[in-house]
Amino acid sequence: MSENQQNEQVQIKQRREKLNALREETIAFPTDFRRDVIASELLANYGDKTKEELEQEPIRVKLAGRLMTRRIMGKASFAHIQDMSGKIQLYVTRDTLPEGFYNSQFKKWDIGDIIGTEGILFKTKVGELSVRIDAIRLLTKALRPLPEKFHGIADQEIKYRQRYLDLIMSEESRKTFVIRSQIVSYIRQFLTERQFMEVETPMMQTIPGGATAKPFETHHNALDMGLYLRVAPELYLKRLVVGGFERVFEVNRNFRNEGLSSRHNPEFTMLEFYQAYAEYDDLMDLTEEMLRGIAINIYDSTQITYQGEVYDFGQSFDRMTVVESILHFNPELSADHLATREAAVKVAEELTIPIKDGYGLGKVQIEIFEKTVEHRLMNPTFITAYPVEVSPLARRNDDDPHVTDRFEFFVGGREIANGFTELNDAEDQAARFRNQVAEKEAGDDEAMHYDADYITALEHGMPPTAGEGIGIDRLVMLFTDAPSIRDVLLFPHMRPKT
RNA sequence: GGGUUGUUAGCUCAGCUGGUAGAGCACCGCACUUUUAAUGCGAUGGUCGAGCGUUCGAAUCGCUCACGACCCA
Repeated sequence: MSENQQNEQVQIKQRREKLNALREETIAFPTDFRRDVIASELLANYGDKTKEELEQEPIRVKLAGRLMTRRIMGKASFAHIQDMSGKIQLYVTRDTLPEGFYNSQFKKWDIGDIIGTEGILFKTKVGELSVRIDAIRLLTKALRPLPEKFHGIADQEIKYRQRYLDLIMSEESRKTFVIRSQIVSYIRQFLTERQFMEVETPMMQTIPGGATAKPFETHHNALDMGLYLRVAPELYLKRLVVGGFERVFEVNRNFRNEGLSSRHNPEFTMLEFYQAYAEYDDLMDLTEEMLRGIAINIYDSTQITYQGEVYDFGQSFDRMTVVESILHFNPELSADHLATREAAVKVAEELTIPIKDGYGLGKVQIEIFEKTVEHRLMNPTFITAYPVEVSPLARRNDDDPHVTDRFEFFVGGREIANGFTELNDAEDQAARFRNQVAEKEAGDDEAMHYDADYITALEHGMPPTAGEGIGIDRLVMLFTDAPSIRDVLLFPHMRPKT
């Protein structure tokens, strides 16, 4: 403790001394201040008024916020405070405050302190809407200095580890998370308007299902049983469809025990929704409509720019099958090259894709797709007809039993959504689970478990249903022009600091 | 996991082929009643990410480790 104090930097020491002095003479952390307006409201309502208009009819305002800048010029000072909506300038003079307050109090406050203040709106010489202060109080003393005001925080690590500092300092960063919030509420509204009901299903599951991914394991002490953090809510949402909630959705966290990258965080947010009496192409239409709506809602335009490329959600999106897309991006290949396992393996080997013995034709095709197509799908595109063996929960296509009625949606070379007509044939589903279990036993630790309870639910009859998952983080990246998933997560996973 | 690269004052950075550390902002003092990266003058502040090694001497060279960033798998 005393060692800590000794090691404290000079600036923190100075601020601590100021706080101690404050404690001596008054309540150091008062809570009774109330504001009557925020900065953005003032700028919106009075920003266009002239100097004269503001003088004619004086407008009195009470504001609170963090002191961000201060320019002391003898007996008068300019300062900016920042609240949740933005910044506004204060004009503070010695002679409008109580005797001695300006020199003995105001000038001793620090950048970063939180203050409450009151005064009259006016315009400065250069026309900036400001508040002429006649009452001002320190509400919260900040003991640590803020980052340098001009460059801000350049160290990405600090932006992530101390997100509160990033939010204080970076308008852009605040905007990213505001847009994230707007996207999620737009989606909620979009689905609710279409008779979807929002539900919450277990995050801790006895059998982790709904996706092929490695789960996190945990333990329930009282019941002395292992539990998994969910990798997807899918099987629970479909149980609800069996139960008669014919349109449901959930926006919530999934957990996957995999590596970290600019596109992966161990916990991430997924929208899943299920609509009875619909097929996968109904959901493709719905997805187009939703993305178009988000773009218009946020940017008032169907065009968005991501990392220098413009994407247009205004026109209907391209649609092609997995095989068509491989042929499209590999013009040297013909359909025959992908028609048999033997031929496809040869193609994969030429592409230096590692192929395991257990892979069937479909899996080999998907490996080729991921290597040669995925990252090139720039414009909004639906890819359809995914092989059965990589789609254990999707309905088999009636004309081609090797593929499913499934799509994935790509934009900017990234997978954003995955949807399909649900497999509601309990016997087919049981067989698919058995295949997954065989793959698990053969060493694939991402393969699914056999979920007998889910099969029982299907045996009670699930209406024909289509379902879809949309990765919210990646969607937000797209709409905020963020290069890394960490930029759209308030608190991305970081290695513990040593 | 591999490659490239970074870690120096509270923040943003400079510091050459090795000779014991520098700027701007912040902070402190003085001046200043329309500034907005305010300004002018002055002062304070660093076991140079950690450890080991080479050397008379290491922020600088080498090795190991920690934590990041970017690219690849």
